[in-house]
Amino acid sequence: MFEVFDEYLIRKQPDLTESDLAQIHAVSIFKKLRKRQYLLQEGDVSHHACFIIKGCLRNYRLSEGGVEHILKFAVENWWISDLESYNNGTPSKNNIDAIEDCDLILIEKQDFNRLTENIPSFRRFHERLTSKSVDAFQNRIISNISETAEEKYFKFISSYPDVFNRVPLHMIASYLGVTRETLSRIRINHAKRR
Amino acid sequence: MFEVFDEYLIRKQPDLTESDLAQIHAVSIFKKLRKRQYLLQEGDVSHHACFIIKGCLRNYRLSEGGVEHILKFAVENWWISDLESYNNGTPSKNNIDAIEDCDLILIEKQDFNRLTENIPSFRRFHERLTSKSVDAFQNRIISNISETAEEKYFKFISSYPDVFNRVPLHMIASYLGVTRETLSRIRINHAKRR
DNA sequence: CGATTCTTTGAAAACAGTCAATCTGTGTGG
DNA sequence: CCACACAGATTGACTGTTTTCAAAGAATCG
Repeated sequence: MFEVFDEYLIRKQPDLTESDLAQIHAVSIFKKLRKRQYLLQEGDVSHHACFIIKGCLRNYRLSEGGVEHILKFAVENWWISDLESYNNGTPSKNNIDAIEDCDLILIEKQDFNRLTENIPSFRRFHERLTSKSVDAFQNRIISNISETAEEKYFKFISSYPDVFNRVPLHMIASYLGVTRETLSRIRINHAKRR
Repeated sequence: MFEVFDEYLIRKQPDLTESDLAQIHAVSIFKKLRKRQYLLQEGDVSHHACFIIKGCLRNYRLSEGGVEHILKFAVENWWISDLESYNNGTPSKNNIDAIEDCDLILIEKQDFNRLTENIPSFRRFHERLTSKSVDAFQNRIISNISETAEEKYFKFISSYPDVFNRVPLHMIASYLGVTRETLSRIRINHAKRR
């Protein structure tokens, strides 16, 4: 049950001991999610950190017109949650749902905080995770404001080939901030030009 | 010298004691920056956290063509640094320079880390700061991929009136990801329509 | 005043969005 | 196994927005 999770934790933070892992296991909750099921819906408060053993999910927001705007994809060995709701205890503005059938590990916020307090290596792990996530956000913002749609698309597929191969194109369009028609034409024009 | 900083710290984290403040003062370095001077240049490694007592700065990246893309503005009572370089010790891809004459407080990374280790309230303060910053990044990404240029502009001036009033328009255009000509026309069309 | 920075303007071209239709592949129920 | 529904991808015609380039007006500062 814990193979993938343990392998991930040890790879990211090699100084975690067996006893540390046991503490982490003790508060881990398994959860399965079928394709299209929600992990979190707009208005809910996020009470859990969520690690992905298997599957693929997305975090997206609905605009007034009901259009989906995807903030984030996540696959195996990633975490997904709505950070704003989780950190502040406020109702989420976003939805998280499964793009494929998923196996997940949930950890309650209180338990997670206790882990970071009691296990210094786990705290360092978490700090590094947070700072990587900030780096990724910053680079995405630069990309958003400085690149053409075509540049964003090819950067995306080379940065996240594992996501690209598993996710419908219209969702990638939504992530990049263009319509699916525009993305379709970008691909075709690019293929023609070479 | 420390009035603004202390007032800020106590407001954000009321349980900081006099002795905590004294520890923070002990590692604080004052620095003045004239308009247009750099705090950090592309290729430098960021070794300091930087709090702004007075003035206004920006963090921006140059694209191949030499176009500036502004990641962030910061004014009094904000922090500014290049997080990617500061966290990872890698050369920065960005520049930080002063838009106005500035009074700053710098804290060396090692000293800053010691403060978070030795002062639990300061650690909590820092964690909250980080999570607020993540929230802001997420909301900016949603805004980037889902709003029109006009919506982004009016949201910006209502969210950051203090920045809007002090910063040239072409920099706001750069922050929003449109050309200065487009932003100029957005303003004019909006004024006409009402 | 002269130099620099900032903002606006105009015209053309490139780009992206909308709407409606079609095409493709997948999977489910009869 | 077939028919059908459904999700996904593409296409065309059209409209609207944004960029580009070049130029000219304001505003600011030494």
